[in-house]
Amino acid sequence: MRKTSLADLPCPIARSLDIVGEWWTLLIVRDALFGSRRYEEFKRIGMGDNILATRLRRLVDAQILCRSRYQRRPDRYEYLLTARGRALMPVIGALRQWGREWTEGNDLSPTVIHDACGHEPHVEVRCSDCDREVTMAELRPIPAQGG
Amino acid sequence: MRKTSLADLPCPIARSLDIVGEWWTLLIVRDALFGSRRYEEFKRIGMGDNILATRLRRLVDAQILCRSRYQRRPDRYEYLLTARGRALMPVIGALRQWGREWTEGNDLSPTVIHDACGHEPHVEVRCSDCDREVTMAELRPIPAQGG
DNA sequence: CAGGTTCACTCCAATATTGCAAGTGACTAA
DNA sequence: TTAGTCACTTGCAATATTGGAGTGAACCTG
Repeated sequence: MRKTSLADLPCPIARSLDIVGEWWTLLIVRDALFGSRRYEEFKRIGMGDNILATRLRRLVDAQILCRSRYQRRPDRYEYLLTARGRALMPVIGALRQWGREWTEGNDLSPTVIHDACGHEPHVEVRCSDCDREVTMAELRPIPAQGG
Repeated sequence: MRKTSLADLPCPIARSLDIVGEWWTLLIVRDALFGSRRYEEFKRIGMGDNILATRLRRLVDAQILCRSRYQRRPDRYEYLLTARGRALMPVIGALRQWGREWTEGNDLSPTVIHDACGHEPHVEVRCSDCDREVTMAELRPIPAQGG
């Protein structure tokens, strides 16, 4: 009776959530994307030590983060995002935009900027074919392809 | 000792996750975006009845879904996405793209198409100022604005 | 050099959530 | 009459989360 694994489902959304869909996990990814590296930095998010330690272990196992020594005597480690982890930026960006538009409260969290021009980027849905931005009303569901 | 609420944090990402960050919830949103409406349809996702019923109730309370009667004697209800719920498409799209690129397995899930041209859209990070697509390497974290 | 502090954890007990199975109630179809 | 559908509810055991205390190595303070 373990918590149901979504890892083997034939759906990339489910497989993503199997890795980053547990409580607290995407907030760790958020902070990593916004510059946090050390255990003590991630602790400020607000979860207990045991949760943080197990989440970090899972994220390292899943190759979202990698554990790297930054000091000897005593050995201390920090957690750096891998390419796989950095690729989660659109997920975090989409959640941030949704929260800004549809929830109440302020936004004291850090952010990222486009290095070249210094401005904040946004996430958008764009048609791969006609290359125009697509609104939610222009989207039409099509039936399952077999499962 | 309830599960910690993220609803009151000064971060839109945390507030979003408070609403849709529980286990199974985004898979319900996925199916709703891809056309599911009825309890029995959502049940195929694979969760138990008690979980499904409580998740649907939470999503209705959060105004992601609305419960609408589609039959009398006996009264039966279906769950329809609100505008607030439809606005979660970029989150689902970003998770899907990440899962396609970074996890192994096939994709038998349904999809959506751009109604005007019939092609599948994608999610991208684009600079609000210079209006170019931004790669993960071009993003730079900047420090917290106060909390 | 005793005592306190930092950092990155581990361990424990109480409570909450999840998983699974079975049951319910209002019908309809055979 | 019996079975089936649909949208749930209830109960119990297994697992996860919470919050706090403890650990160990090394530094810093007087």
